[in-house]
Amino acid sequence: MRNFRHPAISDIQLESVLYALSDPVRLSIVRQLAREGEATCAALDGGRPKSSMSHHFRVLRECGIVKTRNDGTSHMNELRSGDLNSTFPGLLAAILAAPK
Amino acid sequence: MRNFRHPAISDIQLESVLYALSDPVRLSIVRQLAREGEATCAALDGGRPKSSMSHHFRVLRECGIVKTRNDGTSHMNELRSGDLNSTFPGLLAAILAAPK
DNA sequence: TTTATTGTTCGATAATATTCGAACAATAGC
DNA sequence: GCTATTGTTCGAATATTATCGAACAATAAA
Repeated sequence: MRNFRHPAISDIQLESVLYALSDPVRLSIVRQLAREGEATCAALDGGRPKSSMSHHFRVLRECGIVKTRNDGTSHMNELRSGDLNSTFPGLLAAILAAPK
Repeated sequence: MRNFRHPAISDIQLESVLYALSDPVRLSIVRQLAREGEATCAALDGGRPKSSMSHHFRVLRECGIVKTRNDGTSHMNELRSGDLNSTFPGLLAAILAAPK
């Protein structure tokens, strides 16, 4: 429950990012993070089981969309907006601007 | 082999579009269409079986990315760039601009 | 009408993902 | 140390997708 795999900027793949964001649960996590800046896993589950959410956080992490850090017993998540924007300029903004 | 389902602009869903583009084969189809304007299915297969390609064209069609029309025995495909851009401004451009 | 060309549809198989309970791990606080 | 809290990992069931051969459909051309 400590060392997370975060890809380097150069390893972020467009296909993986698009795939991760094609899931409604993950997309809503990303939208909420964009609004709130950062949030714990608990603050981002919608009453869903922890194990399901943990899976979605892993997908978001391992494709380079989210960065997770330890904060006591909880995990704080934030978007890697800068990294994403430097790799795919305008992509995140376009997705976040899309009608919900 | 005649009537294709093309969603109306208002029915184009972000998640479906992202999912469709998260596949390498489909993404490369879209890139080629962006370069060449339009192309038949045959011009877009990379030596892959027709039935596989037909599946991918269907996914691209049914999520609103590609418009297919009959042209003799062949099918001509083109991007619905205008429709996509009016629904998700900047999204297609950002994806096409991404490093390959 | 026969034949060739271009794709679609069907059906089966294999590969991947999603979901979630249960067990486990890490930290905080008493 | 003991307990509560937060999330991860494991494992299994279910669902979804991708792949592709074979059969079919539509048009064109001989």
